[in-house]
Amino acid sequence: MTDDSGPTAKPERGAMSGATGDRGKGSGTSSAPPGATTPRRTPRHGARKRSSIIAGEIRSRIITDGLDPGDSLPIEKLMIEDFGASRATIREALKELEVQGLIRMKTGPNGGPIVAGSSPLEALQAIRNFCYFEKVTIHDIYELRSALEVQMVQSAAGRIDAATFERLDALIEISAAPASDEAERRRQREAEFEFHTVLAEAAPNRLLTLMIEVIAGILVSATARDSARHQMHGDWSCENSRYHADIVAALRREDAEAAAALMHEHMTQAHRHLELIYGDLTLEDIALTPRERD
Amino acid sequence: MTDDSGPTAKPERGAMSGATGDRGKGSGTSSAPPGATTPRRTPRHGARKRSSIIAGEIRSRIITDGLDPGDSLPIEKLMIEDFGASRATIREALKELEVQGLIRMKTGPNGGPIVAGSSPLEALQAIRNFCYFEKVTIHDIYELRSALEVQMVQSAAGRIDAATFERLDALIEISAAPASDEAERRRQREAEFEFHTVLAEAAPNRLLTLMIEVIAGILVSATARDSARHQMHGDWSCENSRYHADIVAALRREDAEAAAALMHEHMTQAHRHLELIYGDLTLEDIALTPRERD
DNA sequence: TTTGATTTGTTCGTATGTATC
DNA sequence: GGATACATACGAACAAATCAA
Repeated sequence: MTDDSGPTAKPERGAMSGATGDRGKGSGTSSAPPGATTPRRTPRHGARKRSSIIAGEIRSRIITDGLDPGDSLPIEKLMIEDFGASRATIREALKELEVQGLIRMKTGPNGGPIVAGSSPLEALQAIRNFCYFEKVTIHDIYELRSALEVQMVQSAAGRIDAATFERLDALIEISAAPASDEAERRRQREAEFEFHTVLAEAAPNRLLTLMIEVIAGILVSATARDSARHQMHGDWSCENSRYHADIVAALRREDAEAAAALMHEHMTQAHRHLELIYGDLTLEDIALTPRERD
Repeated sequence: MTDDSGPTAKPERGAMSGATGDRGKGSGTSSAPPGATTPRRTPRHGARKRSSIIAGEIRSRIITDGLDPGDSLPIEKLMIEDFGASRATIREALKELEVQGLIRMKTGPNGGPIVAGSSPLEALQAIRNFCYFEKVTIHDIYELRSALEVQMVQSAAGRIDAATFERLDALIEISAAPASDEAERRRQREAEFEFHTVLAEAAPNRLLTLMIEVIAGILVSATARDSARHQMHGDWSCENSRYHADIVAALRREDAEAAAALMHEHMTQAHRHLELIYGDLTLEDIALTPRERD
């Protein structure tokens, strides 16, 4: 798949741009390990961690080479030669980029590090951490969420295709039906959030979509535990689905202002409801669920 | 306050909560001689990477123990025993948490991993990555920025103390004065952005503050290169500082609505101006500056 | 100021599971 | 199924940074 020397001018496997490497290994420390001549690099003092420097270098190369998601990067062995660092150091640099969501590691032949597409997971994690330390409350989240959702619905108006409308209708139907057991009620809550993320996907502003998904992610993990516990959720769920239906109706006739007003009202109601349940509780006890990736 | 049970309920160095550890490896104490059978853990097929699992475990312990920034975590050696993993694996787990900004490593006696306070840098980096891959435009950013800043100024109204007002006045004065050389013009641009971040700091919503700082960070790195190049910036800067002065005046008389309206107008103007310069240019060539940490 | 202890940072070598061919 | 290529994991050791005596 990757081995095409055709018109694609992209630097394939292992090429990348500058092969700096080999940084002044001259001053090798005299103390040689038992393995005889091991030309140990001098991890110069004063600098940042070597792994971070290398990570930054790899990052720069990804950008300057204009690599797209799915493209392969040089395998570990080549990087060891290029940078003149040990395997562990290279692996740490790769780990940094992996945690940042820039690359993914793939085992087996033709494996190695590959450029990962953008994913909101890293931003979600970072903002979750922030919420944990900064004692963010339900009020704070909804203040932000309201602003984002209102802007989003205005931006999405007139840009929603038929398929998306159908998905929205289906989600409304799920959350509108009366829930009998807890599992079903939980599914309803999920559908309510999914309504907002599906709507956000329709907006052309990817940054806005990201923010809304992050906020939704924080809220679901915050309310997941007792999403089905409270009896209030029954009435509330009904109210929610009515708002959702009204918003979709406004969007169908491409009335951005009405949709925005409804969304604002919807957020205000949801804010009031959740504050009734949780009060001024900070999210410090809910953030940072382990959450497996991918 | 999650900690009950007496005065100093915080688990000091190395205590943490559950000492699960010791999975399998019954003969742990008998340090295996170099040539002996290494009781290798089975990295089971379906499972995730061991380092990520351990990282999640450490993360959970930080939360359940209610650790605050500055608190110490067990040193590597203890973790090796607790988790029954090799040093490289432990270090990879620690690296993951470090990249996520949750911990910092400290060398020397009394060193080890310590809980790092919340920092917007990780969120900034994650969102920058996202912008790089998703081809976010100036329009997208300003759509979001406008919503955030308007909400922020409403939230900050009536909560600004005298010292903050003075700082804001000083920043306005800097950007209002006519710029002679490029360096000065660059300083003006910085002051303009700083106006918004200082204002955001006054808002009680930390999450909103974070978002605004992240957006500002993306914009400065996007416009830093040619912030002083364009002649237009002269007039524009003048207009900006007038808006800033008007907003501050509205905030002084605690007129949230007027301040919000002015901010909205300000954002619209800024949006128009930048789009005039950059057009529909995506940010993919500006994001991801290496940026050294701390 | 120097010395020594503690802990992370870096390196080597090696073994094993896993995915592709 | 076997061979190959690759990441994942283990262990031991030295280097550098930091702090305390």
